[in-house]
Amino acid sequence: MAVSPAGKPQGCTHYKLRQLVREVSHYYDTEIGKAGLKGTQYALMGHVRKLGPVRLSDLAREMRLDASTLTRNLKPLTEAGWLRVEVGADGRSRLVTITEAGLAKYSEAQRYWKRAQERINQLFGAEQVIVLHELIDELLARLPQRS
Amino acid sequence: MAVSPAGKPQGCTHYKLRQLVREVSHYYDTEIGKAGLKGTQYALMGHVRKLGPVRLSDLAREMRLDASTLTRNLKPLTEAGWLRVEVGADGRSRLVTITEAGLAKYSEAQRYWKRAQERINQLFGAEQVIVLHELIDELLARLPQRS
DNA sequence: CTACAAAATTTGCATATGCAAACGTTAGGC
DNA sequence: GCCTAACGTTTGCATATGCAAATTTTGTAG
Repeated sequence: MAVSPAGKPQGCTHYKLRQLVREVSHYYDTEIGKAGLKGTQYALMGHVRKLGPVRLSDLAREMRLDASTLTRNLKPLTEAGWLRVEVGADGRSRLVTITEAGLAKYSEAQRYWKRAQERINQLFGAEQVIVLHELIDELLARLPQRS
Repeated sequence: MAVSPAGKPQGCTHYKLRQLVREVSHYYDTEIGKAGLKGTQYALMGHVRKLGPVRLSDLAREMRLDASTLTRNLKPLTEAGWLRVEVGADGRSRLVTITEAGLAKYSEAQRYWKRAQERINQLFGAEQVIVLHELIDELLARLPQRS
């Protein structure tokens, strides 16, 4: 087991994180891909499912994503009929909702997501995954909202 | 301080990691951008600098990147004259080297990188950053090489 | 009621990423 | 020496991501 000596962090946090996320993405994308979704699309649908009819900008803030990224990521999902985007009460805003077909697709993908998560738990050890999650939550909480 | 109860990990490792990496990237890209580089370009140049004339496929394995990604990421850097790609002894392979101009640009960017890293250390706490780095190294070590 | 500022989204541009297929080169078998 | 299999890189295709500028719609000051 590694110890944590007092001192300065070595190496680059940015690079290390990117390396890990690329590897981890692979497992999720491989599994969730069996349902015809990308990992990020699954996450997006999950958020829309939970947040119900939600304004684009609110969804962006919630997911810590740029609004323009969201606009584009929604496109293939609306075209597939899994999400719906409608004009809100305020004519400027758009409300995103998950459709019946979207719910079905999400449920299907959820089974594969579970397998990916279990594979990660197995590779990393459930204990370590818990530590990682808690650490990330803590770190994210320390970041100011940029929007 | 959060405790780590025995039990199953909650939430999605993939999504949490992506969220964090997006936020962290922001700080590095903002700083390193002042030198005219993206964070990923800085990391790439740093690897080429360290690994000297290196074959594309070896560099890809080292960085855990797909070779095709590397090919493309090299393009703007070679066009800027910071990296050079030449045919290797084996006519199939390509050797990547950093140029004089590249070394200068890297040194310049390094000052900004340092500021970004210090900002992250300050936001997260140096202790936590050390914990994060060690955790990532440990998790990466548990992943099989996919190439 | 009109002109202008503010808010919400979308578009244009650039990079990042991976997979599968194409391409060029090399090494072996015969 | 030639054909083929293997190797290393590049291309085509698709998504992911953010910033800055353009667009659309509101709201408000006069």
